[in-house]
Amino acid sequence: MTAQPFPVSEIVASRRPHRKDAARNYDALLAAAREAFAEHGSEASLEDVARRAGVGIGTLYRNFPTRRHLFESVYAGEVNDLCRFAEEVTGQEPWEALASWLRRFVDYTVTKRAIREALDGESEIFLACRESMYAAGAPLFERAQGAGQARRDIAFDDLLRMVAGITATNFLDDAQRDRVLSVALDGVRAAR
Amino acid sequence: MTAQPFPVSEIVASRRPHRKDAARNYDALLAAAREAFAEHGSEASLEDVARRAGVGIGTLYRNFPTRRHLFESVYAGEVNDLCRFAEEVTGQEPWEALASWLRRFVDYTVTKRAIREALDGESEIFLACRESMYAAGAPLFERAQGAGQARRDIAFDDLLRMVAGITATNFLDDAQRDRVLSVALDGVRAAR
DNA sequence: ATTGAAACGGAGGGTTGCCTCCGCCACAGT
DNA sequence: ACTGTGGCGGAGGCAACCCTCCGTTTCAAT
Repeated sequence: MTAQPFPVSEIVASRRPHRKDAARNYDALLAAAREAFAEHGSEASLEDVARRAGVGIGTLYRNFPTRRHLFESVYAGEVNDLCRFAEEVTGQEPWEALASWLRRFVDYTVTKRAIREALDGESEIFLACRESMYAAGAPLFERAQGAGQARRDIAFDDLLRMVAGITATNFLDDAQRDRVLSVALDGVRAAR
Repeated sequence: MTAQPFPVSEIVASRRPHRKDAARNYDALLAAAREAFAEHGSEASLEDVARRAGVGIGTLYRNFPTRRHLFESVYAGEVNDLCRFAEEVTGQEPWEALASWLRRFVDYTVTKRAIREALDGESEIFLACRESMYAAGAPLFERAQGAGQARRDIAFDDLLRMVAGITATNFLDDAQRDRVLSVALDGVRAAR
């Protein structure tokens, strides 16, 4: 077992089938599931997912034996992207890097809806996702703290849940969501 | 049409039946619905609500012809309490009054879960609730702004949604929720 | 081109929830 | 106490969804 920085992608990608038609269906299912979960939460209808993907219900169950498998696959994919994004912000100033990364949540519709449940999920994959997100984000937070730009009396977990809560909420438009996120992040900045 | 400060209670209370057994069932249904909605969101099973209330499904539908009627009744009740609470905090300092009122959200499990949907709902009752909440809360916010204790570059609606998002999120415990809420509210305080 | 292995789709049986309808029962007014 | 009006509960028809199973189709290796 080699130490992977973000082991999540390995777990998930290994299940992608080899045959051409099968791989196409697998991708279509993931895309359809992402859509459906974003719209209806993790309780979305699996038959609806299959319909959206233009695929028989049997095909869905062959690729993802349970709802949990499907959900975790979608979720893990987004978490993985998010983790990789952390590498792209290391060039920025400490506070800016942290803020950029946190704002990235907003782009992940499934994660938004799921994060509240997932932060408490106890399956192997959810735990791996959590670990990955911490591995990716906590250093950014600590760097900002070290630079005197983020307050020291809260934990990274507090911060993550705060942002998750805000991004999971409906706003009038994206501008409002952004405004509110900025306000909340101002509360995280070190008092001057 | 007399101008009511909080017209919501009128709309809802008027539907309570007069006969003793009927009134008891009505109350039991509301209590059971509050519980069920808090647990499973506004999609909770109505048959489950009837079961919890120890009442036949027919009785539920007689009192609340649609799921929406039931949900709105529960929601309106909590909003109404919240509005009345605003009167109790007027003795406090401007910022403290606002903060106390906002923290009151945390106690309303249904409101918490529903607020995201309800803030965009367009039924008569949802609109009335929104109006009531604004009538109750906005003065507290404006008073804090007037006293130089709250920043002026955000709207009351922004604030409400921010708090709603945070309180609707799962936290490890109440202490964490409170901590996070404090951080976010620090962002609302006027910069010194 | 052939062919066997693998993937495909959807029929179908079971479950759960929605809502209506109606025979029975309890309350409140006399 | 009597009575009839209104409330009561839940059976039952309908729809959506879950998941399994299997006859048919498609792929890709030879």
